[in-house]
Amino acid sequence: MLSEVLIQSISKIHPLSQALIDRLSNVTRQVSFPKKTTLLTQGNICDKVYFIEKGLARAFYLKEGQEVTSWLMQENDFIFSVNSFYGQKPSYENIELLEDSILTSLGYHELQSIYRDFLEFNIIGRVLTEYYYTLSEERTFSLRLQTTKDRYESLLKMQPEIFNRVPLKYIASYLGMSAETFSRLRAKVK
Amino acid sequence: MLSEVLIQSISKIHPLSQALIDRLSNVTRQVSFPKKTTLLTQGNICDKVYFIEKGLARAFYLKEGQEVTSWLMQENDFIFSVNSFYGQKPSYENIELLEDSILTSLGYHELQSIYRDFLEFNIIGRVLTEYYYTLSEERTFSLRLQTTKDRYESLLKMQPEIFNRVPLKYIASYLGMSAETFSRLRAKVK
DNA sequence: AAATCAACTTGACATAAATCAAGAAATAAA
DNA sequence: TTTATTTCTTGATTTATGTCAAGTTGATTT
Repeated sequence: MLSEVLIQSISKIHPLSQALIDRLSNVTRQVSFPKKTTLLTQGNICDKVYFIEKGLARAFYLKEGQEVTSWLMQENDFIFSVNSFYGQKPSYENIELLEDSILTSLGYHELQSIYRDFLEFNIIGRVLTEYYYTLSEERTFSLRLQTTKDRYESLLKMQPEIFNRVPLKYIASYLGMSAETFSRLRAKVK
Repeated sequence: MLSEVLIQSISKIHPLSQALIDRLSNVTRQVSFPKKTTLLTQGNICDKVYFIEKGLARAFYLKEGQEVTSWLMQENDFIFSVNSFYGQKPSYENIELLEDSILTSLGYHELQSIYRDFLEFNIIGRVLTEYYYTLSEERTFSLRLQTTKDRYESLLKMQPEIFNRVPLKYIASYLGMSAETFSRLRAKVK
């Protein structure tokens, strides 16, 4: 089944024919998972992309036993491991849910066959890829150029709601600092 | 004019019809620039994508007056500022040539019209975007997770030739460290 | 070839942030 | 509600890396 929100979201990029909607309906599945569910474990191949209808997810790597959050995504975002999904090779990142969530999933091979059968879906795929690539570059820019304080303040400004939904220790590593440094920063700035 | 190398490079992704080759030939231009030429200055909109036929380029940001190299690209790579080109908004990165170079350029609007007129070109655009996105993620992963020493050794292993073509100070900031730290690291590892 | 300029190295020192550790607060479970 | 677990805070200390500075080497230019 295809949610109205998902249809809206992608038809904004390019109108969907009825045939394409039908095909998407046939190959996607809506699933519910409780908080803390692992969607992808490192070493495995990411063979699905998920759209978050409701909920919140994070990706993290392990650095010497410690978890480092690489991204946080919420409603109306697509989530998957970039390296693993596109290259269909083992992932070095993990994906888990931070809240009870409702997701729509689409398998890698099903997606490829849609790209083959519906040329116009490549427009949608291209534009979405460009969008998420841009987001990713902005995160990297922030990590490289901003000080810890700047990064904290940017996030506070851009996504204030995230601070109520995500444990601060995850936000700390997402911003590229230890939980202690982050805690001290918050005490200072506030 | 369209170089054989460029045709090869993109037709590997999806075969090019003669009409598409003709169209590409009409809208691309081969240009030669000397070393140190600036292709993009921050604040301006990146309105072209370049394919490097021969030569080498780097992108950099300014961080408190200091240049921070964000990427280095050589032959057979496409270069542009991701944020600026896709969003057609002012760039915060600069692009300059580190060697005398031969490039093939394609304007943003010409590219969009090809996407419109040749649906199959969206396959090529999508796959290339996926590829460069993956590269970018790998760079970010390296910055986040590896120690300075690991990053140096990875680069030495993956792209040893770069050390002979690029001033080490640029490589230092590309690897996210000061020129001094990089110099000490090299003395140590060698 | 000399002079000029840019790139690289090395040392001394400063500093931001990590780590270690312990306790407080908040949240979840019994 | 009490207990247990997780999250967050605060302090003391260490460490990696940045900054400043001076000198050397190498490359370009005249």
